[in-house]
Amino acid sequence: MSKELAKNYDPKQMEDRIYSKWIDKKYFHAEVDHSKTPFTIVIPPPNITGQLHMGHALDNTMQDILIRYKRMQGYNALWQPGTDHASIATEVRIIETLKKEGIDKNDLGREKFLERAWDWKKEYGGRIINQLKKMGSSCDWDRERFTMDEGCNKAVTEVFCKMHEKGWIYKGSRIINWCPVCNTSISDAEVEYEEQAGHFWHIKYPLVDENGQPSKTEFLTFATTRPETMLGDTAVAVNPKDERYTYLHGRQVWLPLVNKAIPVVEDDYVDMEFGTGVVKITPAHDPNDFEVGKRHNLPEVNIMNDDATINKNGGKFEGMDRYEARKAIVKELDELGLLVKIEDYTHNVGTHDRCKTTIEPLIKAQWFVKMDELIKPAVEAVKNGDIKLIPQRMEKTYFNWTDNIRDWCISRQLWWGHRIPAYYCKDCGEIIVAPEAPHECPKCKSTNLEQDPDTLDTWFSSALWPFSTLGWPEMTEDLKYFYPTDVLVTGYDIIFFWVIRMIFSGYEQMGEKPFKTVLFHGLVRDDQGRKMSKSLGNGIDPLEIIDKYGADALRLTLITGNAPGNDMRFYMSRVEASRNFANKVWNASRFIMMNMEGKTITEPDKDDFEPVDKWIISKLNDVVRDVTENMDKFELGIAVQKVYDFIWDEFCDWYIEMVKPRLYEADNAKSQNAALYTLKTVLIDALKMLHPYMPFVTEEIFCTLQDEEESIMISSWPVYDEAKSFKKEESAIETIKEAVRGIRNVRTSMNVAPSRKANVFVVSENADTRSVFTEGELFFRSLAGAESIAVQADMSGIADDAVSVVIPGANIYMPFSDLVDIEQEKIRLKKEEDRLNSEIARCEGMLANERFISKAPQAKVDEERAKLDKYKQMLEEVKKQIEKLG
RNA sequence: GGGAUCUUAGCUCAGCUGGGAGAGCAUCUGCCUUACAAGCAGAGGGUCAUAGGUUCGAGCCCUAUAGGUCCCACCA
Repeated sequence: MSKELAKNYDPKQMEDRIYSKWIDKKYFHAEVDHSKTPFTIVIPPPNITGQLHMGHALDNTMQDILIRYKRMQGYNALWQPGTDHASIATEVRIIETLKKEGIDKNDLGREKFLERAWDWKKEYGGRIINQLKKMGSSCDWDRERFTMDEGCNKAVTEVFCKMHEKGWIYKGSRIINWCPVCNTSISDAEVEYEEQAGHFWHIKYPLVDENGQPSKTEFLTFATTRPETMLGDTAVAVNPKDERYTYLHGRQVWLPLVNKAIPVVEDDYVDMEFGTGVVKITPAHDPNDFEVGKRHNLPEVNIMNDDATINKNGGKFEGMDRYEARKAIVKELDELGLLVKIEDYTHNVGTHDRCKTTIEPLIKAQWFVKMDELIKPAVEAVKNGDIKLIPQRMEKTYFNWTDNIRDWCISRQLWWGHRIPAYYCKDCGEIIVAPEAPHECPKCKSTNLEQDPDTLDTWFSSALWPFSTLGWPEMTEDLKYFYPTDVLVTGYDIIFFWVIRMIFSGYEQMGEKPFKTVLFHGLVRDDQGRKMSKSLGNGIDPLEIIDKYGADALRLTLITGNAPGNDMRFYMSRVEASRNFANKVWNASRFIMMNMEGKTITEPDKDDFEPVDKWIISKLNDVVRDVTENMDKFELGIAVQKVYDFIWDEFCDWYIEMVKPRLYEADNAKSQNAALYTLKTVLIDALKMLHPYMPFVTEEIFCTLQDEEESIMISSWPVYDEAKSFKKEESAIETIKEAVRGIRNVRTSMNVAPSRKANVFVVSENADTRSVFTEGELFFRSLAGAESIAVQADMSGIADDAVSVVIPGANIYMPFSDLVDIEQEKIRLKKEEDRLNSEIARCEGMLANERFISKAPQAKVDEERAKLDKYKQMLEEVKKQIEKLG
């Protein structure tokens, strides 16, 4: 073997090179293959405006781990990638850019604007993809899609037309959330409530007297937070049960400034306890008032333009901004003596999640998706476990939304997006919804047709993503084979926007769930627990981390010590720790390869293995079982922690050290071969388990270490094997470790230069078992399982002061000069005795309990029995030792 | 107002269906030792928020309280 690893671990030297190799070899590519079981993940498509941030890094690391794991297990693993056109986000960015050039969107015109948008897509759409590649993402790039590519467009049009035909997409005048800055309607999910300090204006309206004139003596007082909306008032409401206001039934009040009479209506919506029990009703500018208005057939007076200035219905206030008008109106009411008082008041105000502008409820003709029927299978699926949410508590959030769902406003007054396939006849007003533009109006045969200028909510196309990317509406082989997908990995923050909508779309269009499991992760915060954001400037660029520490270190950092759905903090020190681990693996591998140099390693006979070999093989076997189990339960952080502990603590710190003498001394070729063989095979399996987490470093080592396989990512995942389980050796070595640890403790406390573990030597097969005591009053501690352990003063030519610890079949020598002082040992033994006594009491208590015996699993009962025996035996030994000490 | 979630070592967090309190970092002690100082060997440090309850047994289950975070809804 001539290949060797560089002296220093340097991720920069290998990550790009290895990724190119994977691409060249087409390892990421998946094709329909009925001899294999598919495993599919669709990527949450990042925005084309996007830059890779820590959230993406976490999200994609999790997906890559799952995909690589399943691929190694022999599944036909497909990770379907792509990007999102991000309608409003992109449009806003383009408008900003235009502004810098001094260009107004409307002057440019729709067509030119869209050209710019496509240019933008070309320029920035690929950027984030390249960043994902830096992370090591094993997406099938041959299948990369875009939410506005031809296929997705077709899917969108198809769904729109189908649902319209079914009556589940309709156009209607409803009160919608309007963003005056972005100049578009937005859905309920896009509204973010924000606590704001405001005022509560107490105003009174005169009642209308019998002459139809405003009364000078009778007034009705109420309060409002938005006085400007009074221009659009069309009624005043009281609760019908409110006896204070019975006299008002059937009467009218005079709307000041506008100067007209409006009715008093009775409606249960009014809370008698709150305020004066009187509410002004503005159906065109408040969702609740809108409902009241519908119930009482009130006119809807819209007083606002799209930019939130007052329109002609506002009379002399026309042209004023909403806040200017507010001031002016308050002032005027005050002058008329109609302003009673002003209170400070904090209340929640709806804002647009993207630009933080206070939204304005307006009545507009918009397109909606009818939700009541559509949502039913989506609710059922989660209820009956057809779709699993991890962590399970997310179900509550899910149902909270589905139970209170309202129709989904899908039209946006934007240009960048899927244009609504609806056409209006300018002559007769007929609405035609069709995939292709019609030539003439089917009703009046006019050719004077115009397409709806609006586009669809960006989530409309994302909702179809799991099947549109696989070829839908064509029923392709891909679709039949890869759908439904297996896991969706995403943040809990888009459960409403995206997850739910994909679920109901999947059931409606495919008649089948879009995925079996949703794995949620939390937000990545900074080291002070704050959200990473541009405005705070506390964002950490994943690319910088990769540059400095490598993608492997970043991936490991993001995945450890964090549970599904929980937010995590990002610490530099943890990245360093991850990098150090990569370095550890690197160096251990280097050591093994150095020792393999020039030797032919063959599979040893069973008998050639030493107990230590069997111990590490058995230990690895256990880890394989546990890790696989954890991975299958999506416990990614727990799984990798076990691999980490195994490699560092067991393999490096113990096994390699214990095996060194056999490598250095050439007198027993068989034993040496067994050691090398074990080192190599255990390392390979450990690397395999680590590979989904740290793909680059494991690949580099794997390819240097062996020649049989060309890549670790297409090698097979280790499998638990009963034949590799050696419980006897496991417990023997664990006892030895305990003993050695004890010796080292003593040495340290005696201030004698401690030796490295490297000096624990396995030297011979059949040493004599002797007394636990050496000469005089000196002995080793922690040799509680003394049946199988003894100490002898055998120098064996290692060092003059060496003493060996012996167990049958695995003799370990300690070069050792320090011995224990009796007083210390007495204390220790006493403690040990107490501990054992209490353990024995606990075991006996449990075993005496009938409920435990009858209810606990048999294995557990047996385990307790075994423990009890072991503890009793240990106690005997301890007692003997105490006796001997006197 | 409704709901979720958290409170475990100095810090940040794991702890899976109840059965011997863990990791990383930090601290302290001793080490350049022929894979690794990005390292090695050790040590100290926790009434698992508080108060009850269920249980032979509770960090874990139940109730209440306190404090933190988040989501949803919103009364004009």
